[in-house]
Amino acid sequence: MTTEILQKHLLEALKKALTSLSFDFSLLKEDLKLEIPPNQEMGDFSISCFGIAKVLKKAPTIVAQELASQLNLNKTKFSVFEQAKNIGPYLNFFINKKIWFKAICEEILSKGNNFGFSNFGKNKKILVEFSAPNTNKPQHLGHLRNNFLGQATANLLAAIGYKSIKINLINDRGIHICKSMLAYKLWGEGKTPESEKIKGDHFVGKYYVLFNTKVKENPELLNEAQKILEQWEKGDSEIIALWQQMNKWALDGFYKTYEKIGINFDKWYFESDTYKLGKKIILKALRKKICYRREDKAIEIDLSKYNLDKKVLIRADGTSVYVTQDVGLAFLKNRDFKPHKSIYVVASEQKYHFQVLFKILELFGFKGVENCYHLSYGLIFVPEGRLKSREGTVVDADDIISEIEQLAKSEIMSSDPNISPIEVSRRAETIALAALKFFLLKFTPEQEVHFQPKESIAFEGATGPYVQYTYTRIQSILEKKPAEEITDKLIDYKILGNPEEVAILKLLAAFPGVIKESAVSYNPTCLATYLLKLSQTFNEFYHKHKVLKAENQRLIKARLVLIQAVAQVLKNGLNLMGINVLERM
RNA sequence: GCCUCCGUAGCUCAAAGGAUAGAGCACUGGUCUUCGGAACCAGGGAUACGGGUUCGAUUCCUGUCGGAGGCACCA
Repeated sequence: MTTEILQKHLLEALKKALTSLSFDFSLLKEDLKLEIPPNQEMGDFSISCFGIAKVLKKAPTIVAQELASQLNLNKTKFSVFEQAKNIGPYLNFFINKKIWFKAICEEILSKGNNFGFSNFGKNKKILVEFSAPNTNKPQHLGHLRNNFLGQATANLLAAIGYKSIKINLINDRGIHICKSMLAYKLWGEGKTPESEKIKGDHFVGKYYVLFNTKVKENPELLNEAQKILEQWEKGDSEIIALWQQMNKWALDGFYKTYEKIGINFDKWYFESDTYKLGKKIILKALRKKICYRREDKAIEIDLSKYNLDKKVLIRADGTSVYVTQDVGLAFLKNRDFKPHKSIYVVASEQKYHFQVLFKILELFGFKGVENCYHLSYGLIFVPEGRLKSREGTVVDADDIISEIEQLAKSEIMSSDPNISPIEVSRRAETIALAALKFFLLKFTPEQEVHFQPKESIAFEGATGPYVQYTYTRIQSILEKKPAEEITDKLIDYKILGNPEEVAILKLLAAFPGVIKESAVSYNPTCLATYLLKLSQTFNEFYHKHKVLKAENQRLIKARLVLIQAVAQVLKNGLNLMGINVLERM
C-alpha cells in the first residue's frame, strides 16, 4: 500500500465525484495531482482546488468544502481512507494508520530486498555507457563521479524494470596515448610497473606527465607523437607491440580500481576496434555526399545549417579523431543490443560534442537518435581550481580512497581497539566508499562539485556513513530482541501511531515512488535525500521512544517489525547507490 | 562575439508551479547512570537584481549582473 497506490485510488475517487457533478475535465489547465501536506495534522494527502474552482466558477474554499462532504471514501475499495476535509482551498485526505502500518510493514518484509522495485520499464533495454577512461593516465575524482553516477543510474533503471546494460568504452587510441608511448620509448629505460612496484595505470600516467613537461622545452615532440599515431593506424608492428604493452599495464590498474570501488560492466568496447567501423561509415557518407573531402584531403561535415560548426571527421593524413569512433560505436551498440534507449554518462564539458555527434548520426541515417541521451554532470573543482591531470590539480582516485579508508580505520579503532585488523580493514573500506559515493551522488548531476578535502569527507551529518550507522543501530536492536520468534499473527499494528512512528510509516510508503522518480530523472540525488530523511526520522524516533524497553510486549513486537522495515528500506536504497551496509561499524 | 549550464543561510547542498523554502557543516545552548553519541533537541541566519505569465513563482518566460563550461584535425 505505497504512496503511489493510495494516491491513484484517491484521485480516482475524486474524479468520480467530479464526474457525478458533470464536471468538464477538458477545461482543466493542468491534470489533477495529489500532494503531501506540509505537516501531519493537516492530513496525509491533499489537492489544491484552485484549478477545479476556476472551471466551476466558484471560490476554491467552497469547492474544497463541497468536495469534502460529497466524497464518500468508504465506498472505495480500500477501507484505509478515513476522511476528507478542507483546510481553506485545500482538500485534505486522511488515511487509517492502523491499517496502513500493517499493510506497509508486511509488504516490505515479504518483498525484502525487492521492496521498492517495479516493472515500469517492461524489460526494455537501456544502455548506460559510462566511465570510458583513457589508457594514458590513472582515474581521478572526476572519473569517480562518473563511475558512481553511471552505476547508480543503471541500478535505478533496473529497479524500475528496465533491462539496463552497463557499457564501458576504453579510450585506448588517439594522440594522447601516443604521447605516453613516445615518452616511454624515449625515457622508459625498459622499466615496468613490476620493477618500479607501482600500479600499472599510475606507471603509464607518469610518462604522460613526463611528455607534457618535456614538450614545453621541445615542441617537436608533438610531431613525433603524431607520427606514432600514423604508424599505429598503419599497423606498424613495433608500435603496436609497445601500445599493447602499455595498454595492458593501464588496464590492469583500472581493473583493480573497478574491483575496489565495486563497479562492473556488462560489455566492454575498445576504441581501437570501434574507430574502424566509424571510418567505414564516414566513407560511405562521403560517397552519399553527406560530408565532403576538403582540398587538404581531410573529411569534414558542415553543420552550420543546424547552428553548429564544421567538424572534421577524418584527418588529412587519414587518421581518425574522437568523433570518428563515437560514430562507429553508436552503430555497433545498435547492432549488438537494439536498445530502447542509449544513455551516455559524460561530463558537461562535452555537451557540444554530443550535440554534434547526435546531429551527425541523424544525417547518417542512424535509427533512434531521438533515444540517445547525454547524461551530463558538472565538473569537480578543488580549492586550486578545476581538476586537470596535466596541471597537477588532480585528486587521484586510488589515493583519495585510501586516505578516506585511513580516516575510517582510526574512527573504528577509537571506538573499539580490540577488533581484528582484517575486520577493521573490511569495515573501513565499506565506510570509506559509502562516504565518497554518497558525497558525489548527493549533488544533482548538473551541479558542479566543490571538493574540499577536509570538509567534504566526513562521517557525520548528511553522509553515507550516517545512513549506514542508522542501519547498524537497527541491527543492533534486532540482535538483542527476545528469543521467542515473532510471527505476523501476533503483531498488533494498531498499537503504533505516535507522530514519530507515523512519520516513519509515510516515508516507508513513499520509497517506491522515490526510486521511480530518481530513475526516470536519472538523478540519484532524490534517493540520497530520501535516505537521509528516513535516517533522521528514525533517529528522532529512536531518541524519543524505546523499542526493547517499550511499555508492553505488544508494543515491543510491533516496533521491532517497524524498525526492521526501516532497515530493509535503508539497505535497498543504499544498494541502489552502490553502497553496502554493515551489521556493525 | 555566439551557445549551454549554474546563482537559495557565513560555507556545502535540497525542494511535483501550491500551505510555514528543508538539511548538513560552522557557531551558541541543551539531552545521555545510552535498545550503539558516526546520535538527538533548541536557537539565529537564505531564494543575486528588475520586469512578465499565473489565483499562486525558488521553480516557467524575459532582461541585467555575477560564476562555470564549450564553440579543436584533444579525448
